[in-house]
Amino acid sequence: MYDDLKQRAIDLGKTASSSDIIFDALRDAIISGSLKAGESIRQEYIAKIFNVSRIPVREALKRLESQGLVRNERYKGAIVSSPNKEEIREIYEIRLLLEPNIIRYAVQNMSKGTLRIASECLDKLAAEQDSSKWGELNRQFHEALYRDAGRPIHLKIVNDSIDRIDSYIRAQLNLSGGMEKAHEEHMAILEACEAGDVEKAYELTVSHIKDSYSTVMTHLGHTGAMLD
Amino acid sequence: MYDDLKQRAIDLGKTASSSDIIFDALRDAIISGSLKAGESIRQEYIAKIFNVSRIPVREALKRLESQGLVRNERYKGAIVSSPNKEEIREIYEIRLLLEPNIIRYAVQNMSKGTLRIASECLDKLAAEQDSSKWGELNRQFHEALYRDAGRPIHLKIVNDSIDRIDSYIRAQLNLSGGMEKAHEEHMAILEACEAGDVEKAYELTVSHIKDSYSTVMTHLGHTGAMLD
DNA sequence: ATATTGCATATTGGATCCAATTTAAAATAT
DNA sequence: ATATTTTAAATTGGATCCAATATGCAATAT
Repeated sequence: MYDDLKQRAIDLGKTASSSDIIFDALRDAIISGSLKAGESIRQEYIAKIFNVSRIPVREALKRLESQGLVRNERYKGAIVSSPNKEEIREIYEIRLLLEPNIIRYAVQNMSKGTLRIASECLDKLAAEQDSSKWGELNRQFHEALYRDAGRPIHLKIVNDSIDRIDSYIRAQLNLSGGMEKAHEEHMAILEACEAGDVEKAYELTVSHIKDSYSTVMTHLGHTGAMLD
Repeated sequence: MYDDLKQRAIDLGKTASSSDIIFDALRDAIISGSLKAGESIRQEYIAKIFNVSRIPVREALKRLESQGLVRNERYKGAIVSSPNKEEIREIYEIRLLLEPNIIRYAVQNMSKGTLRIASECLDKLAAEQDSSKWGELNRQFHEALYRDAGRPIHLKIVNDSIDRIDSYIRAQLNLSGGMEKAHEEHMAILEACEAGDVEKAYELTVSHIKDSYSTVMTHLGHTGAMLD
């Protein structure tokens, strides 16, 4: 009895700490690009915004550092860090190793509900023009597709990896035809999932990631080698 | 000029913060097993040991959490966390995806110096019987082999992954013949590296990881499926 | 004028203190 | 005796204050 009250109590108990709230907010600010690479993050400034002391801000900055989103230098503070070309390549290499395998596991266990959620994401994506909202929907789409894989650790690595290159991905989407191309690839992947075609979903995911990489690198004026 | 003074100055500037020192110490304590899974870490207790306040301890705990080594629950504190069987499997899956590729890149760029360092590690390993020192040397060996791959992000993921299962690996080594078998595999991998045989090093690394997984799982009383 | 030194300000790292919450034991009721 | 409520101690989260370091500007020397 009192089940719903207990649930509310649990939810209340899980209210995030200041440090968690600030971590999320700073993370969003960085990946959305409102905090740009190289910019320094003043603890006092962030603390004033959230009406808190610098303590939870510092804890958030430490966590952001271990996620690779900022660089903390002692007595100098935190600087928003952005991967260079080698790091971007490495992140794409990692995505290329993990994500196709994730989708393979996912397709084998994909529920009707998941397919519906992914399909709804795709509908919204078709209508969306703003690249930053598009980016968020894009994440939701991939998370839906990957959910049934039952590989939370893989997912955390992939999500953290995407965080680090998100601003580049958004820039790439704004290129002519960027969103259209991604959208077509998404539809093809979803179709393969609906058909239960594991290997096709795998191959399409490989191509999707490789395409994203080459577009991002071209945008950065790089004309060198693609991913294996 | 002033070269040695400059080096000293750089070293001085890099003195670790209390938070960093405590992070390293707690991490070592966890992966060495002196802090056991499920044990709770009292901030005040750690702070007293290091003669500092609880502030740097808390920052260290936050970082340990984002590395998956502890679980922080609000107002309850930090608990040393250990992966369950599904998580162990997932971690091995990730290692199986990343490490063979790392060694592939590494062999293509491996220097004489690196081969010598790896060989020295192996010599020490041959003489070592204590599983916890063995574990540390084992790490050094793999880090040497992977160094020339030029894939620092891959390496961080792999090292963090190994941290999380380190206690299981050590337990596995203590099984009858555990160290001997691993040692033979290590020698074979090093030989392939010295011969510049990329694909052989790749395959041996795959087998090495699969063997480690099956031994660990057998030790946990699991008789189910091996890795793909 | 330029380079170097000294000083004031800004900023971060850490210590101490207080508030919020949990936990376990004591008190009370059934 | 058992279950519930009350209460006190332990513990964590956060605010405020102080110390350590960096940074920028003025003063000085060459």
